[in-house]
Amino acid sequence: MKIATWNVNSLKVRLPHVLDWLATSQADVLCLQETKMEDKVFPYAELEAAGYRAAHNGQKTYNGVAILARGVLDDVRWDIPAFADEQKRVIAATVNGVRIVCAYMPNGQAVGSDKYEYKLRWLAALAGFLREELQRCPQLVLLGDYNIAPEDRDVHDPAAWKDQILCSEPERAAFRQFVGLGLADAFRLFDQPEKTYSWWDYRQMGFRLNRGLRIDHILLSAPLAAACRACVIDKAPRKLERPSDHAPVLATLEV
DNA sequence: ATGGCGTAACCCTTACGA
Repeated sequence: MKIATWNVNSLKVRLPHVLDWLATSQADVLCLQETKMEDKVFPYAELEAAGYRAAHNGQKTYNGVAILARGVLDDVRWDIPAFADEQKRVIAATVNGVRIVCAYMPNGQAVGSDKYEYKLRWLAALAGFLREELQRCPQLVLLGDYNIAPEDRDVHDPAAWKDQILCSEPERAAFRQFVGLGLADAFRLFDQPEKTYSWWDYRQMGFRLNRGLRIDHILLSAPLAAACRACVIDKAPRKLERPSDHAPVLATLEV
């Protein structure tokens, strides 16, 4: 079973890239973030034609998350229960016995800002939700755009980013809280090339100069970590015309 | 301190992202 995550920065713009990537990657599950569309315009028919069913939690202009799957999506849940939030950032479903939790975690804008406080509250609420989901579903994967670079080696210039948004210690502590729930960073289960990132700024030739951050992650519960055979970041779509600023992350599980 | 680039919308100026 191949499971992937990709922040597409508008599914309307990126649908051709998504369809191409599904065909080449042969992913069984693809979680999307920043669809930036309402449910009523979600491209269910185009995805169905490509062999994928979908569950979407969307809104106009901002946010929006979806799970695409070759199989049936069971027990779909939207948002974080017991956390009042206008922003559509979470969707969960069970596919082939695996609980998929797809998240677009808040950006936070700047350390100390209102959006930063919202980010930390949001991350704490998600951790509470996951604790419950893990009790129900031992085979669980939390994947998406975390907007957190967990360690300095996930940052092209750690000195410049030190204590900045995406890299601050409270954000990294929130990431470690997910790990503390029993989740493992799939990417770090394997030897990886140095300076591998999942996001590059559109500006100032960020991608060509590999000025990136690794902020998109796949976290696996213990049974799935034991079944994980590979995890890679695919830079190919970032090289296309009109790319998303994020690259997809793909994990291969023997389940 | 700002803008750089890309996307969307109350669409040609502004908000937001990371």
